Amino acid sequence: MMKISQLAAHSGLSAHTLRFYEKSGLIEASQRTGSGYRRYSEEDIRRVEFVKTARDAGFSLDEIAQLLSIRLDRDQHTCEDVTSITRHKLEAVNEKIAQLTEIRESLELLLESCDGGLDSAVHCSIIEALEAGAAKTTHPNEDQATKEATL
Amino acid sequence: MMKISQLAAHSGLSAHTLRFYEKSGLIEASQRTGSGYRRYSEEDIRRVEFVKTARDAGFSLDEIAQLLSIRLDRDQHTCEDVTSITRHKLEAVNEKIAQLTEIRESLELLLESCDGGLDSAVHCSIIEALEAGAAKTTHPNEDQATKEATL
DNA sequence: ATAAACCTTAGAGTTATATCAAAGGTCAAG
DNA sequence: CTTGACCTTTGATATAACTCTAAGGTTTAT
Ligand SMILES: [Zn+2]
Ligand SMILES: [Zn+2]
Ligand SMILES: [Zn+2]
Ligand SMILES: [Zn+2]
Repeated sequence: MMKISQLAAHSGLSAHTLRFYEKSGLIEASQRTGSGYRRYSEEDIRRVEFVKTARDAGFSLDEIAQLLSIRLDRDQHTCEDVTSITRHKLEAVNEKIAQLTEIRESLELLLESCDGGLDSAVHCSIIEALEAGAAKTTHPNEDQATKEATL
Repeated sequence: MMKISQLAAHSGLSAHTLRFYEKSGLIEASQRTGSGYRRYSEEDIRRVEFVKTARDAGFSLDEIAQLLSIRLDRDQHTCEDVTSITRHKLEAVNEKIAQLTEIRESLELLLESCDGGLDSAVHCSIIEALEAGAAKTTHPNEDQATKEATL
């Protein structure tokens, strides 16, 4: 039976976070000492580890709650239930990556246009591009650049 | 001289958001009518467009504030000031993408292990992997899998 | 003149995931 | 017994970028 700070050290989650997860309904300490200290059983610890692993895998606390309810009652759920959560998460992650990749393109494009030198920014092409509303466009003349590169 | 709702329609930012940006110090309406309505000048509008473009390019409001102060006082700043902000942003975006890519790997790995069928989740390999603390590892035996694939 | 549409402000609420503070009770070592 | 480490709870704070509400004043069109 671990105390909260032992479980914190063991699990890599802070005692604060463990209490927060408890308040969120994800975990619990199945026993308390007479004075109210949390005591975590082996099963409690396994559950905390499950939560930690799922969090590291990228699931939100909400999604972890769903996974936990499946875990607690496996024969009332199907593998489809599990993959559904996982697939939706994967889709969301892919969408986020796609957005960030567009942003990366914008930023690279801006950086390509400015030498970053120590002269005054009076004619800085990045500032100018942002004024021209041109940051979101795809690489200008990427075809032409390719042509030029192959010349 | 535009009113706020006209500028909202023109800029693609809501009137709420325009007021919020004003409170945040990013923009302003250089005039008000006698009754207090905001009136945006051409210069005000250009500034709003700058903010919108920078936001679309992925800059945070804090970063936009920095860019705006450079824009307002260009000859006191260098291109290096501008690229510094942009490079740091790009680094942060790349880091975020890397994190999400790891998460994507985890999720794909989990999905590869489970058929997602309609049978009971009693032996679901995703749940088992999360219990085994195995979600963060790289593809198991990716080398071996490659070997097998080439067999 | 009246109704619809538009504007104002201050301030609260949202989302997700913690993280900390205050005020106090408990436990182990010396 | 005292000191210091550890534990408890409730509730506040933080982040980013909005989003909305309440309560009321203004403009415009018919
Ligand atoms: Zn490029
Ligand atoms: Zn420049
Ligand atoms: Zn894979
Ligand atoms: Zn399964």
